[in-house]
Amino acid sequence: MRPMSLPVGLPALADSDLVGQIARILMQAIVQGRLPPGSKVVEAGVARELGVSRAPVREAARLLEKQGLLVASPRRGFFVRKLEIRNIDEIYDLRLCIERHAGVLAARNLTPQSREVLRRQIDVLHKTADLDDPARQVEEDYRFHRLIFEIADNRRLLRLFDDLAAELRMVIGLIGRLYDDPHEIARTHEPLLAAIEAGHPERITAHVDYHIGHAWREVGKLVRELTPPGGNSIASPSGILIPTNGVTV
Amino acid sequence: MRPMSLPVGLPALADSDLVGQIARILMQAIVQGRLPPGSKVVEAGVARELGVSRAPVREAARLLEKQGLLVASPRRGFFVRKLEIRNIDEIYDLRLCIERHAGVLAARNLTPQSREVLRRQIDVLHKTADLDDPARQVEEDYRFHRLIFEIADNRRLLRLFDDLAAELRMVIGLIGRLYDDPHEIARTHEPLLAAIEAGHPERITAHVDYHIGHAWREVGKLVRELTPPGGNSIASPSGILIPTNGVTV
DNA sequence: CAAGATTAAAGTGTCGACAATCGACGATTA
DNA sequence: TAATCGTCGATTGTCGACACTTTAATCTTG
Repeated sequence: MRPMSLPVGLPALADSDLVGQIARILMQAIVQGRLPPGSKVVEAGVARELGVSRAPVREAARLLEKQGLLVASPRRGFFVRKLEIRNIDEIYDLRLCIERHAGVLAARNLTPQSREVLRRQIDVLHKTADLDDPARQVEEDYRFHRLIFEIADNRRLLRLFDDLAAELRMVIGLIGRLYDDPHEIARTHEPLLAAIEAGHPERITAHVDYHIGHAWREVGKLVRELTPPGGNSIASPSGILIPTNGVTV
Repeated sequence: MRPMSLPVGLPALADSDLVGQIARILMQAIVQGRLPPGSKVVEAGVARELGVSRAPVREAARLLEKQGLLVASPRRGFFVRKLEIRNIDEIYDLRLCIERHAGVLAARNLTPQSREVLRRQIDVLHKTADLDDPARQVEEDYRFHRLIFEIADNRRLLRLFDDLAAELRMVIGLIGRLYDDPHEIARTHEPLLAAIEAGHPERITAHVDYHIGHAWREVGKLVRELTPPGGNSIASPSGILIPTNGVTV
């Protein structure tokens, strides 16, 4: 028998993907608030609770670290990232930056097909708005924006968006409620799509600025409400390696 | 009197950072071409050769994966990332995107002090140009751009730049020669700084576009020269795996 | 002789264990 | 009393081992 060529509609091999499962479980626990920001994630504890060894737990933690949900402190362990206002601002600032870029690229690559896909996703947004399911609404919102990145056709950029989205999902999850009226959210996507269809870079960036900036302000407001004044975070190390054993600066 | 703990000139505790050391060693091997793109990195082999166990090697590999030098394929191991033209283009495209943004932010935050730091780094670039030390030249070049990101004062953005720089360093290392005249490189930084000092977003982005775009084209040209026509990649970098001909040298 | 089946080797995923290290608590001292 | 130093428990860093999967080599068989 042939090795059976690639199953294209990937059925999610999640059966034997232990670290993936653990990562998902941890992520759930974080966004559901069972692991509050700043709390320590003890490898052995998680391992015992899940009936596995520490190795996969460790790898899962590293995965979540890459996504920004955890921060690692050498010899101290993993901690759930605290959401400072500063982090929120930095994330949204970066998102603004890449979303502008993606918008312009998407406009350049836009085909009738991809245009139709975007339009349909806006319909989905409108439909979802009636469901009173905030999590679903947020998810569909991200899906729209992700489509723009897919059309932009830069995998590196798409990966970055996914990372940012994971962090923002944590933020949203912790806030616990939607940051705006769902119908309003759905509506604000339309001028953005229109700008992309028109293909004028300035209009695109302007609309992205408006759209993302709005979410930024709303989320910032809510986070500021929820954050106790003495909130302090654990610094992310950002230890990046430089080849020629040069100093990191 | 305050306790005054921290000794100011702290000498980097990195002594017992085993995974960091291993990561550096592997990175060296990669950029020096001893581990050619596409080759397999066998955990046990590296571990035996370095006299350590597989665990820290694994972690080091994950670190390098995060930086994009390795790609992981479940149950198959780590491979040195192949540099396709497409990857180069995507990386430079993203770099262009964030470097514009950082430039504008830096201009907004610019102080006489930070301005002076940038100016001094350009001097360093000129001095280094005489040394005939390509690696050093590249390093000082990155340092200049990194300074811009530091001044921009968005840690998330800075981290992203470091990641991209690590990938680009690999590219440069593999190309083996500098992509341009060192003096020319030093000179082209001056109008960029001038634009930042002037603080006009349009001028900044224009100069960034010119500056980065130049490097982009040069690197692209060299990579295209060096790449055999049948170059194929092993996996897309985001954890989603696309099995292809797993050439292991 | 080539294509498929079979077997052997190599290598990753996971495990449990041990030593080194960190943080907290309490004893000691000025 | 307050600060410093040691001690102890908890937790990470690292190790070697084993099972299962993948890859390579060998053997059938038409």
